[in-house]
Amino acid sequence: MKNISKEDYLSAIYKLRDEAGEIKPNLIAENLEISAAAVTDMLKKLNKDGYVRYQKYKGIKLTPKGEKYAISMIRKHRLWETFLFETLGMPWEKIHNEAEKLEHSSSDELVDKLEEFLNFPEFDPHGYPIPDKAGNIPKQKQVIALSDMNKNEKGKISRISDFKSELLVYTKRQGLNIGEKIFIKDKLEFDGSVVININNKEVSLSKKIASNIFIEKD
Amino acid sequence: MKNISKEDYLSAIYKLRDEAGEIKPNLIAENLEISAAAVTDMLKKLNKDGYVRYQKYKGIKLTPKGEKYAISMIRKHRLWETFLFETLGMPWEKIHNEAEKLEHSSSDELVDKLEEFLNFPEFDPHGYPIPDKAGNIPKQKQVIALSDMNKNEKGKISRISDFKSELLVYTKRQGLNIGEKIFIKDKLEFDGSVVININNKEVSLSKKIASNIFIEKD
DNA sequence: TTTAATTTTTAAGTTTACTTAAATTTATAA
DNA sequence: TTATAAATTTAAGTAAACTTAAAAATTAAA
Repeated sequence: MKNISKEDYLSAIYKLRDEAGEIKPNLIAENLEISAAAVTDMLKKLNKDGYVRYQKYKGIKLTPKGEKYAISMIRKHRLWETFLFETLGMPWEKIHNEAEKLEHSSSDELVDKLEEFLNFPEFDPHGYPIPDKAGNIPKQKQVIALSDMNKNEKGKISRISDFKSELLVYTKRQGLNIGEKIFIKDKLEFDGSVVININNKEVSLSKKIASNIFIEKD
Repeated sequence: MKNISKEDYLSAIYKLRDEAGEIKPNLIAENLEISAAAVTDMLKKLNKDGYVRYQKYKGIKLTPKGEKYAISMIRKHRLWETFLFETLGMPWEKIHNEAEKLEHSSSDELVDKLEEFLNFPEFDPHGYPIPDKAGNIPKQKQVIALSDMNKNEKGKISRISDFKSELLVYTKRQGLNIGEKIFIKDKLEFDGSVVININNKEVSLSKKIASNIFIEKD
């Protein structure tokens, strides 16, 4: 058994709405690596407990209570990531999984102290905004997936998806770091892959990879 | 359900042997606040998995594998306590429970980095020694429970049991801090309570409380 | 040393969060 | 529009870690 908690479901739902734009049982199941049936079960409970509004076959929506909960988990996650990376110097591709565990094991009081110690950071090491104590999320400049940009456009890397450590290892090896300036040299219609210039180097990225890198356009 | 893990059982067993001097199912149950029947169940499993040597009605003993595991959990616990107290400034009576959760959610790699960040502390805020990476435990000067000392003896406080936050709040309010010098002014035969001098103040402590305060004798 | 009290174990049952397989509903395509 | 495919839900069952109550073993006391 995987024993995934209420918190994980709520975070997953929040992130799906935020990043994929839609919330479906199958997507939740995929995200949490459990069966769709398990998701149905839990949705019923979350509905009963007032964390989501759920009508079978129809829709899934976080209630204010559920959203508050989700944001507080995301806050914990991103603060821990920041601590692990900035303070302890852990490798950037490992902090996501480690923070995933810590976020369930720390009180609000602890996390507030941690935030203070870190001097109230606004973004985590992968470029995600960190909600403050009240749940407000720092505004990020308009960002767009690298895969949605066109030839000759330019900008700088502001976020890289953190859910697959393999991706983070890869992007790091290619020199794709947060803050780095990029220029789109070419985009192949054939498979959607892009060729970019970064640090005077030319790097080619598949569409899938490019869709996980977010750019702040000039 | 409380869902206590293998780790908790092993730590509890280790500490019982270390502090109470004997390991009995009932003591484990009391420590973890679960039924004795649950303990029997788990002992069978720990035996099967090679963490303890267990013969029913007869005895419970950690195997080297179990001991190694327990020490690693204790190391995590005490390093987290040190971090929470020293680095984040959390109240001293709260860090035990918080560390209790964190210890299950951190990899060895993380804890090694944490230890380095904390500059390899040897004792935690309650005066317990912190095992190093290899499992070696810093030698503490000979300590004795305050309840076992006699009139006119003196020494300094080197450890206070951390399992009841109520006790920690109490001792702190009485000015009983690690490192403080004490002198036993009187000991009542009636109920075993002791009267001590600390910081030019006179404090009276019940036998039960005194048995949780450990002194390094002069 | 026999009885009584205590401790430990066994037995039976509960809860939670899953699983797979079958049934149902919704979406897509001929 | 109807058939087929895909997504979702229901049903039935499992595993882990508990619970209480009863039974068995050990320890303490008369």
